[in-house]
Amino acid sequence: MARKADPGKRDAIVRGATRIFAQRGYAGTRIMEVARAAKVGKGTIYEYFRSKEDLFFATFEQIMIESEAQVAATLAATGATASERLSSMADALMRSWLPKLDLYGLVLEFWSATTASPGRQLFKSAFQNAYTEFRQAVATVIHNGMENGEFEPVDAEQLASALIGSWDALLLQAWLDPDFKPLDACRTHMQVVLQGLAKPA
Amino acid sequence: MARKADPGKRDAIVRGATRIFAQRGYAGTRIMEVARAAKVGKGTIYEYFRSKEDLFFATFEQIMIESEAQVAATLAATGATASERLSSMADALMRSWLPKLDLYGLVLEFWSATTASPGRQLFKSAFQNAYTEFRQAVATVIHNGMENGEFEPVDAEQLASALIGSWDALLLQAWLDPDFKPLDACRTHMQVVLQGLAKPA
Amino acid sequence: MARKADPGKRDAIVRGATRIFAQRGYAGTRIMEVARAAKVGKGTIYEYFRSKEDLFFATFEQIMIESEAQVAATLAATGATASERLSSMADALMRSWLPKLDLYGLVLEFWSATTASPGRQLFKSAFQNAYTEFRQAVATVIHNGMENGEFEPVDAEQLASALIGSWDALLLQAWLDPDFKPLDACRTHMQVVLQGLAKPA
Amino acid sequence: MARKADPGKRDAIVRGATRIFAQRGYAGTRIMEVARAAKVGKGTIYEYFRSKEDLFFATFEQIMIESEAQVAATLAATGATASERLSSMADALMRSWLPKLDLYGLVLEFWSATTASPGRQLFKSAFQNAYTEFRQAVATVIHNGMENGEFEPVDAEQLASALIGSWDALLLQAWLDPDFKPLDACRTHMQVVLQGLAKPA
DNA sequence: CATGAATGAGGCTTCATTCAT
DNA sequence: GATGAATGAAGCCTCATTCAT
Repeated sequence: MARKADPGKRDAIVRGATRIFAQRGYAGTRIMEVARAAKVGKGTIYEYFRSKEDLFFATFEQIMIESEAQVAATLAATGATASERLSSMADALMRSWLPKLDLYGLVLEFWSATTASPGRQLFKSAFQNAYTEFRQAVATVIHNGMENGEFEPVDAEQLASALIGSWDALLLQAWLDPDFKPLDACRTHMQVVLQGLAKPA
Repeated sequence: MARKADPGKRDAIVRGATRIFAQRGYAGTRIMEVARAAKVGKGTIYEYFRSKEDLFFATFEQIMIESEAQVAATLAATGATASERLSSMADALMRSWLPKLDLYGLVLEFWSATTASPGRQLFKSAFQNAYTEFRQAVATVIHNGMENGEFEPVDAEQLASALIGSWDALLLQAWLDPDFKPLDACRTHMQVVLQGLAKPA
Repeated sequence: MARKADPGKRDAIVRGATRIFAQRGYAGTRIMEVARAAKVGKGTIYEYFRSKEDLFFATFEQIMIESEAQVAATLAATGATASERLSSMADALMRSWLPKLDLYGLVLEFWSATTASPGRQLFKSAFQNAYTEFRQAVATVIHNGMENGEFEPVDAEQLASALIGSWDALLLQAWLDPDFKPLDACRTHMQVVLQGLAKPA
Repeated sequence: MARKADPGKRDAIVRGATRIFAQRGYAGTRIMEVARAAKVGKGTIYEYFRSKEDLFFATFEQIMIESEAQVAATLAATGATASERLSSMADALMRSWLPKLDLYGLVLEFWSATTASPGRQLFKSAFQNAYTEFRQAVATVIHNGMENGEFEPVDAEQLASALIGSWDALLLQAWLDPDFKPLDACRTHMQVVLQGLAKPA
């Protein structure tokens, strides 16, 4: 038998690629550096991925899969009231992403990648799908709050968009500026929002 | 940033570069294509800019200068109350950017570009300076609101960060999805936030 | 004005490529070496040819064009009788190719190239066309000889094929073995053949 | 030329290599494809052959050995007269190669391969040796014909070169053009040649 | 000044060969 | 012995930059 196929090797490459792509961007990434990061020969990468672009897609896929879990955790955020659930969601989202802020560069790179190359249209739709799904979840909580008389009437989808946007943007800001405290800003913001939503007693 | 005689030609190049960079991203942009877009010979570009990176920075600079005007317009937003001023600022910002959404790809590319290359650190700080300045302006309005008893006490800087973040993110969303209506979402959000800030009568 | 386009540069590259391809074969040829042979930068080759294969085609084309002239010279071979014309043709062909024996490797490479690659089907047909044309010319002389009572009846096309084949093969042999004298062998052969064709007085 | 235990496996590899080399040429052949054709693991090939070039040589050797038998058959061609023996030889040669025309690409590839690489000089001499041997055999028959008064005096070696050349070339032509009938052309040619050689009664 | 032909450093990728299993 | 996963040298090609005109 030949050297047994190490199923962990593909993962190692994707992990290496994730790091390097995040650090250098797609165009700035040298396959050679990914190989070094994965502790693999340059040629080995091509045993698992047809091309640099293919590897990029795979990396993207992996991020999506992993963030799926985070989103699930976020969506599972519980609380007695809609208010509490919204707060929990925001907190869960921020906290799940904060330790992986380095991936933000990668996410940006993906977003940016939607700009060019026809084959990368995939990114855009996959991204939008994930975004839409998440927005629906947030909107649902707001709807619940309105239905049970907790919240004033409001366009839930629109508000959800703005909320998620602010969360995203705060994380982005944190990635740009290591001194920035996104969690505090988020909580301050949510407190005001929830206050604004609340029906006067 | 060599400055040569004909400023009209320099502008033409920057304008061409802006379009191409926005369309293709930094790495995806070919100097040749910029030259074509500016109706200039390829060599001419190097009469006005030392390198591709230099041109990229000049393009960024141009965006900053132009958005300066928009920011000024935003900051000039008036209103009798802090509430009204905040609303006006949000509206002004959104409306000033909406017609230039195509530049958003470029802004993204700038953010993304801050990731790598030591020379591009310049971008990052310039960007952060602009951001900080704008946040201060927003925070000041919130402070005013608190001082004149219009708003409940709140961490103005943190809230300003979250607000600006949401505005940015909504524009980004609009760039990604042409059907998205960022202005409506922004207004809905601002209404809730202002309601949350308002001191009960 | 930019550096004036040197129309001789394309030719220089093709000439260099001809030499290197002949020496090393298609696969054995390094673009870099062609560049050196043409005294041109590596990149310059790609200003004139899209790819290595494209350059190979161009080289082939050039050979065809040049051998066209030789074939024309061969076909123009005169003589009072069909016998003399056939002799002259053989001599002319051999003599026109002998100084360019180094191209034989290239011709072989072209033939060999017909083996693989779908795009190279062109070679095969171009080659066959040239071959057919030449065979017709030789066959015509034989026909003339039969018509004017100089030659015994014979299948002119078949004989032409065999004659041209022997000429080709003798040149090939000369290319393989520098000591071999193809002209002598050719003349000996032609003498026998013409004797065999001749009607008894 | 490492010789390992299982000669059947070695043969299988050579047979596979022969097919693939003939189809794709030396440079166009992937070791992996040879392995597949031989139903062997890629690594196994290196148990039997030091390198791709070594395998190529072994393939050539095999061809030589097999064509040895054909040459022997050709040389064994009998006949009452030198004329008949020459005719028989030509016929035997053509008929023995016709069913193996697909190998012609490989032979071409061998010729072509003699062009480059110092290590391949081996091919060239082996080839020339075989060629020389065969030419001597043909020349001997012609000599016999002259000695027994059947043929006019002629340079037997030179004529032999031309005859063998034409045979080779006709087979080559048949390989290039499946519609071509080399046997007919050969017979026509030989008839003329023998007529030319014959002493007038 | 303006131009674009020329250049070559450096990237991605292939594939013969090795070697752990 | 047999295998095929792993490897990295080496090739083709791109494209920012230079420079002769």
